[in-house]
Amino acid sequence: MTEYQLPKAYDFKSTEPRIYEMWEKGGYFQPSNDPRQPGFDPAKKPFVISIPPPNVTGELHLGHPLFVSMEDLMIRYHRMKGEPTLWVPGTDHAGIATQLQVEKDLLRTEETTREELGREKFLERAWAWKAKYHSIITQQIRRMGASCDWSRERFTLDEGLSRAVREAFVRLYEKGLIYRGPRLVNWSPGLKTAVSDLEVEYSEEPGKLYYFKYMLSASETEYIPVATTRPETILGDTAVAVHPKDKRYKKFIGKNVIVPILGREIPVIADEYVDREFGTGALKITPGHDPNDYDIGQRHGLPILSMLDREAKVTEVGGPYAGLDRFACREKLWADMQAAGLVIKEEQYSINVPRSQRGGEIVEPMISEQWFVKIEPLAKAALEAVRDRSIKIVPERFEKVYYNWLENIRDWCISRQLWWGHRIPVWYCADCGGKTCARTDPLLCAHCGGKNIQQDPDVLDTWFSSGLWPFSTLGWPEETPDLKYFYPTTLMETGYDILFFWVARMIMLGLEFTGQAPFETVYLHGLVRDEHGRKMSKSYGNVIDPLVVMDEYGTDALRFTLLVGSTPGQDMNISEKKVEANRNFANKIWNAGRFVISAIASLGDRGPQTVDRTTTVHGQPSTVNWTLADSWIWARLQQLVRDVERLFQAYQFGEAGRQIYEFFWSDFADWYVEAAKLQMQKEETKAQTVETLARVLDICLRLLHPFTPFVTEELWGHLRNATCHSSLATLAQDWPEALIVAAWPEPREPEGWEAGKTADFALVQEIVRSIRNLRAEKKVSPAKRISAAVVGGAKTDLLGEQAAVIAALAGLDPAQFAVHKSLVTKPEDAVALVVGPVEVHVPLSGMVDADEERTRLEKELSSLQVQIERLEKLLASDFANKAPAAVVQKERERLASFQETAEKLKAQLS
RNA sequence: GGGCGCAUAGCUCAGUUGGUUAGAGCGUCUCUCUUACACAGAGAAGGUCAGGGGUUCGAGUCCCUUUGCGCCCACCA
Repeated sequence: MTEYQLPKAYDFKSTEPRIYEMWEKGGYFQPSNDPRQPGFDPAKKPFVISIPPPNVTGELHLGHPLFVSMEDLMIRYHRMKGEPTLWVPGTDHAGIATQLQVEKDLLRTEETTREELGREKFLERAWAWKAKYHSIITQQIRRMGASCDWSRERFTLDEGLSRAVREAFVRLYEKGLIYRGPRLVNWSPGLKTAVSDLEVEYSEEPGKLYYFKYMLSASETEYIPVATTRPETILGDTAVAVHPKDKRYKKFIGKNVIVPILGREIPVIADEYVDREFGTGALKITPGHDPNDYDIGQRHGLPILSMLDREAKVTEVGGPYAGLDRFACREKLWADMQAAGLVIKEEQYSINVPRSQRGGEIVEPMISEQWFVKIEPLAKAALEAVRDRSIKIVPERFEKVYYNWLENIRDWCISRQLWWGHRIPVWYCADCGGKTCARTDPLLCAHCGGKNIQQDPDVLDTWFSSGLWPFSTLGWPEETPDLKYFYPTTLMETGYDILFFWVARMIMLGLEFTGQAPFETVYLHGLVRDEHGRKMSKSYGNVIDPLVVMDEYGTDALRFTLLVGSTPGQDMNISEKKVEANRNFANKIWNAGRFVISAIASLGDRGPQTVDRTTTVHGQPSTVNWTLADSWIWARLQQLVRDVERLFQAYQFGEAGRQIYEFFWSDFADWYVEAAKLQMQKEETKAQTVETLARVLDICLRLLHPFTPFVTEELWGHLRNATCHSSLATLAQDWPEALIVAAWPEPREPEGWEAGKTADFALVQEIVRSIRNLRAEKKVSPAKRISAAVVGGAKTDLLGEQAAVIAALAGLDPAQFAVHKSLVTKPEDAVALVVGPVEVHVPLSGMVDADEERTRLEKELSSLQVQIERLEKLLASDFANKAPAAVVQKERERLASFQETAEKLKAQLS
């Protein structure tokens, strides 16, 4: 018995690392059916998740433990169900994000820039950065309990994945789905790279609408009034557009106007795009710096002027303003126009400012040479895959969002003017100008055979490589055994915020390159916010560091909080308070477990005779000696197993967790364990009680394991050990060596006896509660054993059997507690409690005030009358005919019970 | 301009085929260190489920609508 002296409080700090090491060393994270191992069976269907690869930027936030917990939950669940289960881990090089971090670090430590350092040296630094933060982030993922197969870990820039990226690019290129050309793209002047449409975020900000005059070239006085939010772009104007039917400006169409300050003449054109109602009804056209203007320019064959360079400084196009920063230019030009009498007015105006998702600076639309993927054919296939249910999105409403985006998609700009990433596999020939795109680095130009070739300096958008992730990590383009067996994967779990960035692209590229949807289901989780629903940000100071939380409360507490606090696709608010509450739950599990384990140990290995095993109920040995509490907890547990299974199938993990919590704490720990203490005092019920405790705990630990893997594994080890060394040893004969691979509890259909036992125990609970309630009201010391007389009526036999339980749980003196079928004379000086068909008389000499009693009973009676009237009315209405018989029957029974109670109360009153 | 989500106890949230008197955690109040757990136990207070209308025998749950908050998409100068 002494060997099971477990510590009073669950010590996660010493447990977690030990348990994780045991799992990892034990090889439990590898699939049970593995193409790399002998005895592999290709016919078994595996369950596969590829991890959303965390960035190697070094930033850890609550999104990480959230997705790790979700995925680990599903992986553990399927593993316990006996399916070959694979979770592929890895990390993402995260082009812009990481490069920025390295540049920042460079500036801080050496006060130098990447340009000064040069490409090679800079990349060395980036790889060193990667090495450091890769090991940190994977360590953190381990800390979260992730049961992923580390032997299959990948990195988006590793050799294999680089080959996959190269292959993908070349295939698209050869198919004509990749092109290069000057286009208007979003340019980030600080980062000095193009970014895709998705990487631009718009924010409403106060700004100004500037009204000014576009003077007619043929006139000294006539002008077209024009409004703009970016006056500096006047320098790049190549036309002024008006609506063809606009009476005000019709006469100017075809004439020329003069660009302020610069004096260039540009035409007035007519285009239906112009909104006559907005501003002045005349629109300045800057095809080089505005996407709409670009389109209009294309329609009218207008020249394109680039008046800003890569750093957003004015080019020579801007004449006297050349060299000025874009905002300085705005001010100076406007002042000069004011002096020239060209200004009409300024108005306060709210503008939608495009900002870079990374740097936060204002993005400029600019013309530049970039690589693009012709996305339409890919998008079409991706749309079809979801429409025909090859891929299911959970929650379903995101399917609409997905359709909407893909239906209006524009070509994907995949080149970035960065160094950290996959270099574009295209070489330009200085001799013939031809482009050579190749799987392996070419030595000669494919067109003229010249040696004078140079590789494109740009790299690919990070999302190009992560788009290949589900198959590139399994070995694609090689037909590896892993790829054959594990692809397509089963599930993609990630945040809804990267549905377009990542999920849609994986689907498009997966279909394109493998001909198969890369996964069957997409499960989208919400974002983690602070306790008041605010986004976590450093400037708010409301950021919760997962590491600090895990240090303070343990991994299980954090995992349970994240898992139980979330509903699919819905953002969740988290606070330390919640984690603390779940730390308490882990401790509850620990202590209930501790109790059960010491009970098992107390049996000894030859202990009391074990129960009769001739018949079974739901796999548990059934005996005529089963107590009501035994039957009840078993029935409740089976119900729980069924509910959890149903909820898991529906991806309702949070609800499943809450139900297990509720069962464990309320039903098992608060009621059954208390009843068990009594049952264990009697030799004839001791063995079966301990066995029930052991069985229920065992199943609870299995159900909880995907949520709180550490405490359950640790406790289960003790449970298994204690059981094996007790008279219950046969119970544990099929148990494996670790909970992580123990069988998931199988739901079974009820056998028919459950409802009756549940109702009977509910009556016992009601009686106990009402007595406890009375004690609290009358301030009877918890230590004081009081007496009571129960009038059981039809329930007399049941209550007679349960007398000891009721007495123990309600703090009654068993010697002064009796159950009678009826009582001729009611006890004197006693409070009468009416619980359904049962009366409980509790003598409390000196504490009972007759008037008080009367008032209490009257109050109870009147609220009961209200219920009775309501039910009588209900049963007299259409309800009786139209509602299902079972529902009506239930209400009838309720009414009868209320009426019975009311009668008893009336009798008490008189 | 389109689309979506949310509104339930003081706070944070559950409540998914519509069916008892709507639940939990935290917080509050009262008792208790009862031999698993004070990271606990027992009890209590606290809600016209945002407003209005509809469908139904029956609505927190389905439909319509109003209001407030949030998010996503979109080229209105």
